[in-house]
Parts: sequence; structure tokens; C-alpha cells
Amino acid sequence: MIDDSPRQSALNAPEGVPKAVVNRLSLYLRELQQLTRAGLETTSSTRLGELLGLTGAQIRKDLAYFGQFGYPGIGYRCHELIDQIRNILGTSHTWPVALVGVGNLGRALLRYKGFSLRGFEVVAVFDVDHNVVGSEVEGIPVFHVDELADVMRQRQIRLAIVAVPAAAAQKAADRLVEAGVEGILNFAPVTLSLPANVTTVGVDLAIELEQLSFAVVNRNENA
Amino acid sequence: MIDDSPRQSALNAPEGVPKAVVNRLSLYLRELQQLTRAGLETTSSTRLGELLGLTGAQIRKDLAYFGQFGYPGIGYRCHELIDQIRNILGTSHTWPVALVGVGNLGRALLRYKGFSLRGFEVVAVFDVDHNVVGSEVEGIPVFHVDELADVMRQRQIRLAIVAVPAAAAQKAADRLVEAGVEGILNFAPVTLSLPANVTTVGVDLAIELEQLSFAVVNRNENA
DNA sequence: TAGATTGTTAATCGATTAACAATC
DNA sequence: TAGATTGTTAATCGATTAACAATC
Repeated sequence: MIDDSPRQSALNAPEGVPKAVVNRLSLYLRELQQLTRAGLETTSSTRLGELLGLTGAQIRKDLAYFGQFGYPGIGYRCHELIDQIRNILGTSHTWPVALVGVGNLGRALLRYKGFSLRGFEVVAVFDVDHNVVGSEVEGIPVFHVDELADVMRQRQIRLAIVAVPAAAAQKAADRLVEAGVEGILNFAPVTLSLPANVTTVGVDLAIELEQLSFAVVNRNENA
Repeated sequence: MIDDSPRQSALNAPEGVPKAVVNRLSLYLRELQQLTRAGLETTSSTRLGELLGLTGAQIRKDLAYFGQFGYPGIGYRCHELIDQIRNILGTSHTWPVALVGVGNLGRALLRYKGFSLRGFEVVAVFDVDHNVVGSEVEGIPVFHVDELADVMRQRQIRLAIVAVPAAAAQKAADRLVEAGVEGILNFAPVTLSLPANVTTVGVDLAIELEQLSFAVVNRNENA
């Protein structure tokens, strides 16, 4: 018989968890979901580390910030660890998300079906273009940005994705802040200036390519 | 008279530059470009730090990995530092880039006009769908993935963007590796297994949202 | 000159790794 | 029991910050 009792729950993160640790947690989650799809019941920190190019020690240390989730001699039960990590990340329940900007990128994000499995669902879209306001895109209603505060309150939206041109991004962010947003995923290639109580994560595609460029150009010297 | 002589050039990065440093370099570049657009000639590490939420000391230390680019008492000449950072990152000349996958995201990336200013240009698109192969998207020719090696050699492509569904990503990466790719920007939510001589940068939108979720949920406790 | 700001060193702080007793 | 693997501690390694002489 396998002991099925739940391990120590970890709803509250201790203070001072490094950002890098939280980022790896997402990687562990993604890989664990992949493993369960492949039919695996359990895995070990060493095995997971091999798949991700990390050491087992680092994985165990990362998890230790939040509690004890493994079984000595056995490893980790995939489903259980998935649930725990989702608890830690706060994605056990689906977050309703606002999308600002229905340009090319915005539409691509709307069509992307991968968010729901990870606990996110775009439930409202905002734009300033009167050609799209009032219509639906991919089944999601498009509102004017003036309605941000109303719709966000009504639908209990706390997170938003900004997918507008660089020149419009700060203004969009300001409106979101007014409307009480708590976190912004920003695709515009600018640094947003935001109050300290709003979290922002930026994704700049050019920056990612620059990192690639640097690595490729300097590969030989660093060998 | 302002001394206009170029500072020490920095074509080769010293060994062991932390990844975080290179990432910040991209941030400095982006912000400097913004400043020049606003008409500024010079700036200081302190000012730049304020804009980016970093300390001046960190910026000076980061730059010191690569050379001396500033003027005591004056700061940095924006245009000059922009050129130097582009040199360091390897984006002084435009990289021709391959895009694999012309789905929603692929098309959105093709329509995005921001790459060229930063030194990247998608010059060839690859897919397996015979409905698009042979056509053009946004003026860029679409080839079958079987032609990867040929086209990449011919157009001297070293970097590629993978924008295919998760299930097809590893296969696409394998083909790129066969064709001699040196760097891959991967948008599929999977860890690619690649030889050590190929660099990969991954962008997973769900992971970014998870980081946001964690930060928002844990904001109060960590205050 | 006085004021500003760099580049660099030393001190501090934080993250990763290695090792191993405890556990299954 | 023997083998495997965890959680955790201590040691190592790396990154950030603060301070300041040198410079313009």
C-alpha cells in the first residue's frame, strides 16, 4: 500500500524566495505535466534535473523553500507535486485575464489554447479602435478601454496582458492601474513606470534574440 | 570641444560574463534608444538606473565587463554607448533569421516591425502545410521544412525562431540542428533537447503569467 | 576651482553545490 | 536488508552594493 496522505501544504511562500527559484518552479511544473502525459507516476530530482539541464540538488533545494513534497527512496509523485506547485504559484484556480490590444500579437494570444491548462483564461479584450470595440474576437467580447474599470470589477480581473504598440503601452498601463490591476504581462518593448503595488513581467522579443546573438557570437571564445 | 575619439572597442566578450549581465545590457540598449529618440545626447549611470529600477553601480559594473565607455564627470554619450552595446551583443549588422511555423503566433511575429531596428530580419519561413508552402506571408517566402538546409546555407541563416505547436517543436528543432542552426528562439512550451553547440532561448507565455500570479498572491506576505 | 561622474576595489550579500544522515 | 532518494547543512561560488580615488 502506498501512503497517500498529503504532504505539508504550502499556500504561503516564505519571505525572500529568489525570483530564479519561482521561475524554475514553472519549469518543473511544465516538465512534470509532460511526464504525466507520458504515463509516469513518479520521478526523482535527478531525473527531472537531467531533463531540464539542472542538478538534482538544486531542484530539492528549490522545493525546500516551500515544504516537503518528496518521499525518500522513492522520489516525487508527479500528480501530487504538480498540485503542490500549482498551489505555490497560485494557479490552482483559473485566473480571469484582461487583454489590452487586439493587433496581430493580441489576436495570436487569443487564439493560443495553451493558457487554460496552466490556469489562465482571457475573458475580456480592450482596445481603442471603434472598428473592433463591441465585437467579439475568438468569442471574447471587445470593450473600449474606457470600460476597463467597470469590466475588471465586474469580472474580478486582477491580471492583464498589454499587447499594444510601444508608444501606447504606458498609457494602457496607466489605465489598468487606475482600474486596480495587480499584475501586468507587458509585450511592448518599453519599461513601464508603475506603482510599487503593481507587478510587471516584460517579454521583449528583440531582447530574446539579442541574448541569442550574444551567445552565438561568443560561443567559441568562452569554450 | 568635445573629445570625439572612440572608446576602447569590445568585440570579444571576456569569459564568464553572467547571463543576467547580458540581459541587462539589452535593457540598457532599449532605454538608450528611447532616450536618443527623446533628443538626449548624454546620460549617467544613475539616471539610467532610475529609469530601469537599478543602481548606477550595477550598470557601471556591468559595462566594466566589456570596457570603458563613459566619461568621468559627464556620463555616457548615448549614441556611442548604443553602438558599443550593439557591438557587444553582436547586433551591429542585421542577422537574417528563419521562422519555423506560420500559425497565429508565426504570422504575428512576421507582422511585427520592431525586429529590424534591433538587428534582426526574418528572411525565410518554413512550414509543413502544403497550403502555405510556396506562397508568401508578409512578403516573405514560405518553404517546406525539407528545404531548411538548402535555404539556410544559401541565405547564411544562423538563427531561427520556432513557433510551432508543442508536439512538433522537438522535431522542428532537430531539423534546424541538422541544417546547422546555431541559435533557436523557442516559443513552444517544451524543453528542447539540443546539442551543446546550439544555443536556445525559450519564451513560454504561461510561465510568464505564472510568475505574475506568484508575485500577486505573495505580495502582502512579503511586504 | 567646484561639482559631477566614472571605473574599480573591497565588503556584503545571496545562490548553488556537495555531502550525508534520515528515511522509505 | 540493500538500494535509492529525500531534505538539510556547511562549503563554495558568484553577484551586487558601497565607497572612493581618478578624471573631466
